[in-house]
Amino acid sequence: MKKNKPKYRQIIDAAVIVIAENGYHQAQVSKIAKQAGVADGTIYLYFKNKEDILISLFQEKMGNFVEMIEEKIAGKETAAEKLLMMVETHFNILSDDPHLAIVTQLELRQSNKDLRLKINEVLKGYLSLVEQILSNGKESGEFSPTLDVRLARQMIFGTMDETVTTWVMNDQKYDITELAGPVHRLLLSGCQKQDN
Amino acid sequence: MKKNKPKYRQIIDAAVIVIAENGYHQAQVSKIAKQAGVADGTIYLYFKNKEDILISLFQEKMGNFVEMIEEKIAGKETAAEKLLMMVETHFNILSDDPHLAIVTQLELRQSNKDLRLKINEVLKGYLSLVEQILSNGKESGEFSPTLDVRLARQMIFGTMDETVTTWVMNDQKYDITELAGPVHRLLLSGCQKQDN
Amino acid sequence: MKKNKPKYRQIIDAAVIVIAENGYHQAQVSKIAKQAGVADGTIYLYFKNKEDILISLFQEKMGNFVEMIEEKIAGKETAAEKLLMMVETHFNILSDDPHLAIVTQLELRQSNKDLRLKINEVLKGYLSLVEQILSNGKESGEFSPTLDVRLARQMIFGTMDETVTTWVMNDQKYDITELAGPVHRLLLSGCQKQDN
Amino acid sequence: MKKNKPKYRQIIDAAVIVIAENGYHQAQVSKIAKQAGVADGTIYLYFKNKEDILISLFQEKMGNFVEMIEEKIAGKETAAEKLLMMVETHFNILSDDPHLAIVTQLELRQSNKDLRLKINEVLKGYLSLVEQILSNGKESGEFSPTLDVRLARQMIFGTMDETVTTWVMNDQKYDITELAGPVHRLLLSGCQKQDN
DNA sequence: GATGAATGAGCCTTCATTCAT
DNA sequence: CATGAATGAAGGCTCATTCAT
Repeated sequence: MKKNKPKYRQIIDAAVIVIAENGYHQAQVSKIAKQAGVADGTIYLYFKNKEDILISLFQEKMGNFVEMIEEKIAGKETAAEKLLMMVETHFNILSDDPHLAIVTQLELRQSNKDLRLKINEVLKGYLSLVEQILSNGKESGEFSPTLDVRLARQMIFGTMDETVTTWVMNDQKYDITELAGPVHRLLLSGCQKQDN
Repeated sequence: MKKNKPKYRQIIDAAVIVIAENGYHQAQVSKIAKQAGVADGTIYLYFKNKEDILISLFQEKMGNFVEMIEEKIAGKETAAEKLLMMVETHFNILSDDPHLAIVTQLELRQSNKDLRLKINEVLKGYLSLVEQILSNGKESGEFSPTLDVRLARQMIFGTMDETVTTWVMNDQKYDITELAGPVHRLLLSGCQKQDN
Repeated sequence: MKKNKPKYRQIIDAAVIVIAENGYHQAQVSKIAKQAGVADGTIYLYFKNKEDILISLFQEKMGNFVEMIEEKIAGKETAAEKLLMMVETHFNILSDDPHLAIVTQLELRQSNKDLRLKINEVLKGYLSLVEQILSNGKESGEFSPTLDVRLARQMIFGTMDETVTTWVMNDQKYDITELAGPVHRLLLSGCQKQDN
Repeated sequence: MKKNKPKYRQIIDAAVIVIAENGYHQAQVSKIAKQAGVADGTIYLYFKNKEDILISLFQEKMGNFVEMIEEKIAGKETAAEKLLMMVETHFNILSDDPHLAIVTQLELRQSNKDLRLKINEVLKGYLSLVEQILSNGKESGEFSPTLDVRLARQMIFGTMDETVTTWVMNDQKYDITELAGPVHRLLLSGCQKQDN
């Protein structure tokens, strides 16, 4: 399995750095290879083509993303607690890896439609997780029984995404982790009382 | 003023169509010129370069956007009504112009960082409008006095944006205008009750 | 029509020279462009891709080839005379254009199967001409009534081709036009007396 | 001597199959190694480089070719009989090994000039054999005393080559061995009566 | 003002060959 | 002897922009 060989991660990590520092359109394969400390051709022993690097990058980092959040919320009782943990983890991960934040929020969105469709495939896992928390909350009575799960999921994901993108666009110059609480409260009240 | 000459709008309208139908990366200047019925070189009599077409496109269409919303909410009393009108108008405009929806939600996001920074400049007018409604609501007592206007604005814009993007990604196959009411209620409860 | 513009022929003529002097695999597009005195990109205003240059080259030069032979044999009475004129013209044309001889006999044969199939399409016109002369000769009684036209055509074309290739491989250091008579006599006796 | 080791022939036979099935330009060293059941690097223990594989391939198969024909014509009295046996054997060998026919008639001709010059070195043995038969025929009075041996050799080789190539290009869908007789008669009459 | 032919910089990918094991 | 992971040079093609007419 190529994914377990050290050079696989080495190249993906190099890609994150190069894209973050140079931008998507200036991230030539040769630049990624140099950053990874391998020859250009070596890239193609681990990835089918340049697009495959980017898809794999997203899968590795976001697969990881979903896993980490799942672990974190496992011990939580209420949907509200799970939601808080999710927002916190989401913000923490991207706050801890400024390069990754730039790549996911800005650079990777410049990719063509095909790549973005594949990225969306990966995102589906995350969106499902959000909807699951919302459904749990409805069942337990924490959230309004009339809550539209799909819309609420779009609100939650849209709000987190917009919050992170604004932070990245402002050169990450404030502490986004401090926004987790306030954002959580905002989202929570939206879910709890949508119909009074 | 070049902006008042017929070919100026002709080229911008052609750009919307070409980008929507071919995608950002397949929207060559020559294709836009052909669609607009002018020679390639003529483009450069009205726009500094290709990026300038896209910035102007966004300015024209989103300036229009902000104006229309301002007109619509002018007669509304409460912040809640203004918010509803804004969501409705936002959804209506994009619902009425499928090409524009594709361009703003998907294609234009593939542009490079510089272009997106300029697009954000244009968006600031819209974001200010949202923040103004929120401030009005706080002053009138409709919204919680502790509401973080900046965060709430990110929630509102992020939710609307995510909702429209999801709709476009699903090939606009359902009626997004019907979602204005539910989305409005969701956002409203977030603003009203964030601190209970 | 692009084919009538001066740069079309200019590029084809440049291709013949570059391929003859550098070999098929060393005939880069940039080298052809330089020889033609145009920019690399200009090539692609006249040809779809590199392969298209080579196909067009062959079509132009061999179309010309067939036309010239047709003109020459038009006034000839007997099949024998036509055959002689054909061999003479075939040898003369390639003798007059040493670069073209190298390209057709050696370099263009290194192309891939697809290109060669298209080259063969062009050659069919020539092969038909040979078969037509043979059929005329059978009808007039000059050639044996049992002559297998297809085989005889292969003999004629194979012999001429082999003769020219040998001459090119020997660096064109003897006069191939002097071989037209002897080759003609050789081929003629093959056609006249195949069954005695 | 490396040539006597089993892997030497193993690699050459693999090369014939790979080139015939994939074409000259798709016959990568790694593909040949895989077909031969050895590692890529092993190739270079038996051959200096890729070109050396192809030259050796031609030497082995065509050396064999000449030997077989020499054996076959050894017992024949007249030049006409020898010529017939040669054409028959030539056609039979290639008819019996469809892969080899594709490689010699189509694929190997795509090689560069250097390789083809070396291939011609190998072919000289065959061409000498043809000329020897022709000289014998002149001495015995079977062939015209004025026959140009060099030209006649080009006719004979050119005709056989063109006949086989046409057969391969037509996907070997007819029986080429049946053409040996007719081709022989055609060539023979060319040699016997070239000056009447 | 309008044209459109011409420009030319820039990059992903392949694959023959090497060499540490 | 044998392996196969790693190397790195090399080129066809696109398209935003210019400028002579």
